[in-house]
Amino acid sequence: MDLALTGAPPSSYTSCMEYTIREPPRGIPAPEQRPLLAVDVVIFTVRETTLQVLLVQRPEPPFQGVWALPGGFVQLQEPLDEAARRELAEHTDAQNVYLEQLYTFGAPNRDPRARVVSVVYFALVSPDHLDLRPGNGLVSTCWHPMYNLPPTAFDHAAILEYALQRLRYKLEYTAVAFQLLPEEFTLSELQDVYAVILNEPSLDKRNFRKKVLKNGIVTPTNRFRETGGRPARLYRFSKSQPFEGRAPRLFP
Amino acid sequence: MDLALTGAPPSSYTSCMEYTIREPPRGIPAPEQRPLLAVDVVIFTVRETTLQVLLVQRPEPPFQGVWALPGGFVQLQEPLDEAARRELAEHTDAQNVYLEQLYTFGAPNRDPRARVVSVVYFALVSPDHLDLRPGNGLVSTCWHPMYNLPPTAFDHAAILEYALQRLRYKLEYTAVAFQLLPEEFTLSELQDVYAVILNEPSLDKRNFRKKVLKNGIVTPTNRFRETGGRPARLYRFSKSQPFEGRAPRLFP
DNA sequence: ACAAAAGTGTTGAGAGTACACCCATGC
DNA sequence: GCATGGGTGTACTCTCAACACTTTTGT
Repeated sequence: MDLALTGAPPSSYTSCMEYTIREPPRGIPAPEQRPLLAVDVVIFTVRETTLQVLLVQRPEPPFQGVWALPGGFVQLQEPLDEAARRELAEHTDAQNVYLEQLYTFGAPNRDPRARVVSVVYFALVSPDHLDLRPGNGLVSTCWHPMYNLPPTAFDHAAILEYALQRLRYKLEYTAVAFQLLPEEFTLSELQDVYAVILNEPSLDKRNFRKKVLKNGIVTPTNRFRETGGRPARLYRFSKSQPFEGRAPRLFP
Repeated sequence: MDLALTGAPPSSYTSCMEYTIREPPRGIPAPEQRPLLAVDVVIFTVRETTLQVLLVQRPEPPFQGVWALPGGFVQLQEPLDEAARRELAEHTDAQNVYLEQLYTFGAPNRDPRARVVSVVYFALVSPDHLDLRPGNGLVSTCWHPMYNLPPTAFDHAAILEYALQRLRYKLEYTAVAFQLLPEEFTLSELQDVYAVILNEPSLDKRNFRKKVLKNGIVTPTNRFRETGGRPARLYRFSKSQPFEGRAPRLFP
C-alpha cells in the first residue's frame, strides 16, 4: 500500500460530495479542559458454584468505604490494555487471564469530583490461579456474589449489570467458560459454570455432555476427580479447536 | 437499595481477602499528563450495491490531504455518544441514525502529535436519508467503497477493518440491515445488502425470502417498485418485532 | 446395602439446505 | 415475443429438546 501524503486520488468507485461542515473543527483542548481517563476492571470468577466479582473498598472520599471496581487513571504513555492488566495484577496473581475491553463509560457526572471517562475491561480468572496473600488491611478487597451485590460507587452498578449481560452473551456462543475453570475439570463442573452464569439450573446433563463431546472442544484425560460418589473423569480444553462457535444467522 | 456510605457489611456469601496491593494507587494526573480524548465515527452506507464508508480529507499536517475518519475531541462536559452524534451531524443530514460504540483505541503512538485515545463509534445510515449539500471545498468528504479504500491516516485502516468485522457479525444475528435501507424496500434490495456486506453473492433467493417472511421481521405494503421486469412488492421493517434474533448456543 | 454423583441412547419436531420453473411488466 | 427481474414449493438432513435408568465408588 503506497502512502500518499498529498491525498490519494479517489478510486473509480469513490463518490465525493464536497460540502460545508456545520461547525468548524475544534482545536486541541487546553489541558484543564481535558476529561480524565481511567480504566476499571470487572473481574469475574466462579467459586463454590457462585459467580463472584472482585470489589475494593474506596479508601478516600467521596464514597469512602463504599465498594467499587478496581481501577485507576491511565498514564500518559500507557496502552489501555496494559493499564487494565496492571490493575488486574495489583489485585490478583492470576496469569494468562482472559481480558477484553467491555465498554467505555463517559457520562459527564458519573464521578462527582471531575469529568472522568472510564474504559472498562472484563476479566475471567480461574479460582485455582488466584494467589491471594494476606495484607496489611489498608485496602479491603473482597469477592462478592454477583447476584447479591452491596451498594457500589459511581455508576459501577450499571457497569456490573452490563458486564453480566456480556458474560452471558459470550458464554452462549464462545468457549470462554474454560477461563473460569482449572486446567482440568469434570463435565459436571463445566456444566455448573453454565448453570450459574446463565441462571438456568436445569440444563439437561445428557444433552450437555453430548454437545460438548461431539464438537471436540474438550479432550478427556486419564485422570479422575474424587467426588462423593463415582469418580468423575477430568477433561481439558482442546486449544486446537476454534475458540468461537459458529453463530447462527438471522438470515440464510 | 440502601446506600451505605460507610461501607456495606459483607453479605453472607462475601469472601474477603485483605491483601496488599503491589503499587500504591496513583493520584489524579496533572493536566499536562492527561491523554487527549477523541471520538471518531465509522459511517457506513450501501449505495448502488456497494458498501461505502465516509472519509474526510485532513486539512492540516500531519497527514494533510490524507483520508481519515470523521472525528474530534471530546469537550469537557459532553457525553461520548453526544460527541459522536455531533460528528455525524456535521457530515450528514441523516436522522434517526443507528449508532453504537465500537471500541476504544488507545495505543500510545497512534497519533504522532500527542497521546490521543479515541472512542470509536459505528453508524449505519440509509442512503435516502442523506441530504448532501454542495460546499465550499474547504473540507472534502467522500463516500469510499469499503473494499477499495485509499490509504488512511493514523490507525484508521485497522479501525475500519475492525468495524467491518463487527458489521458482518451484527448482520448475522441482528436486524441492523434495515438501517441501511430506505423505509420501504424490496426483498431483493434487502438480500443485496446481505450479499454485499457478507461478501456472499449467491444466497438462495427462496430460502432467504422464506426465512424473512416466516419470522415476521418484515411487513408487506400494497405498493410496488418499478424495476426492469415485474414490479417488486415493497416491504417495511416491523418495528414491533424483537430486534435481535435468537443466537444459537454453543452449549445446550 | 445404601447414599451420592457419574455416566449413557432414543425418539420426535423443527430448522436449514439444496434445487428449477412460472409470472408480470416494459420495450 | 422476448428480455428482465420477481416470485413460488418440496424433499432430505441435521440439530435441538425431552426423557429415566445403570454404574461406580465410599461409608
